Amino acid sequence: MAPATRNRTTSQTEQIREHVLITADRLYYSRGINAVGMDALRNEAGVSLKRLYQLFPSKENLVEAVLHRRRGIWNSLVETAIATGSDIPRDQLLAVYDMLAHWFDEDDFRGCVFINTFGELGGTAPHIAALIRDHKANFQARLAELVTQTGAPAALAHQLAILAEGAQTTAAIAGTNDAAHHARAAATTLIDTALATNRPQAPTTG
Amino acid sequence: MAPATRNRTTSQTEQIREHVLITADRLYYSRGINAVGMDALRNEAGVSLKRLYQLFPSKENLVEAVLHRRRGIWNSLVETAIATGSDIPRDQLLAVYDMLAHWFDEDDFRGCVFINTFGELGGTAPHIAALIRDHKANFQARLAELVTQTGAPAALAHQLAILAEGAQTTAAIAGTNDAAHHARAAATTLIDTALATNRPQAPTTG
DNA sequence: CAAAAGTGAGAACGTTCGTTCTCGCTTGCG
DNA sequence: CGCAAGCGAGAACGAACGTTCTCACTTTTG
Repeated sequence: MAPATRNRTTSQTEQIREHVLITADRLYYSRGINAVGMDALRNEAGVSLKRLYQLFPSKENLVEAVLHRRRGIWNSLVETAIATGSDIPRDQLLAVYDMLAHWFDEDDFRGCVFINTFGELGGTAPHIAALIRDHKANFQARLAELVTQTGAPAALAHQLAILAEGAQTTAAIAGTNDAAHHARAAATTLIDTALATNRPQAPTTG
Repeated sequence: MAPATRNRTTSQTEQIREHVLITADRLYYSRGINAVGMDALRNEAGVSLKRLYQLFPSKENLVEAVLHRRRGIWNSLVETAIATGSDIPRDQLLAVYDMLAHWFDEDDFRGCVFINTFGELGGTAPHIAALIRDHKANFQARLAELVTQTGAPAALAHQLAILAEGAQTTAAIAGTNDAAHHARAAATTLIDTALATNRPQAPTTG
């Protein structure tokens, strides 16, 4: 019952679990999910099949865990982008596109995991499709919070989200990170236009 | 050697080929490519495996043919949208988003075939990835032509393309066609802003 | 009509899939 | 020490994959 030992054991299992998730994420992301068998993952992660199935009772369960982990990473990236730098909502929104530009520059960048997975499994795995839908709705809701803070109409959030999604797929397919800069420029125009037209030229008393 | 018979035979082969392509497209689009085996396609299309492999020497070849056919359909939709209605480049650009709105309304809409296929196969099938990249570049180039006609700077074409891509993935994942309208509104703002700022308030002679 | 070529239905091939099982070996604990 | 439990390595399972082959039957053709 020594708590130290108990904790160490738990933490080791957690470490292996994390290692498996990282490896699965890398393989799925680079090759697609169906193209990566449990054997390939076993070899790459250096973990026995028994332990694999002990950590994740099925491949679908593992895929969900990978997506769940990615969601956390994405949210961290977004929050870091928002929290770092300016505290003006307009600039915080733009910081999201700067974050995208850095991400697109990574060597193994191949688009958004959620979009890729939706295309591959969305038609046959409703639970995974729902998870992806939820994640995207979450991101849109976060943008909507910031848009509200700017005082612009809520529709702007949808437009900004579409730009972010489009930048990810465009960058992935084209193989360049130009899309992030184009999306940022477009977002700037949309935000500033929304702010300008929302504040009527002849100010009314309030 | 009767030319009529020869032609009829050829045309019948073409009909079967087209029927196979339509069936494969439907199955691949709804379930993903890896999830649809040649047996399932054989059953669904009512064509023998022998004829299937006589028409398409391999599954990858078939996938390429499906994408090639979709590219033609997409180009037709774009050109019809551009040709129908206004002949003002600005409105022709916006007509593309109206076309998207109609497309998103289809019952079996599940996003852009090219984006979905890139996510699933782009990492392992370079030839297919290149085909997809080429198709997207083509679409961007078409937008660029129209943008040039408006007199707006070329960067606008990239922004509009990103909006179109983002609308497709957003509509697919969310399961609504709202994204098309949001993208259209954003496109309107971007185009009009580009046109306004490109024509300086104090007109120069030209 | 007879011979040759082509066809559809589906069995069969070898491989790979997701998952489970076997079997020595280690390990923790009385 | 002895024993139960858990482990890694990998064999094994049934199913499904892409592809090829068999074979009885049409169709074409001289």
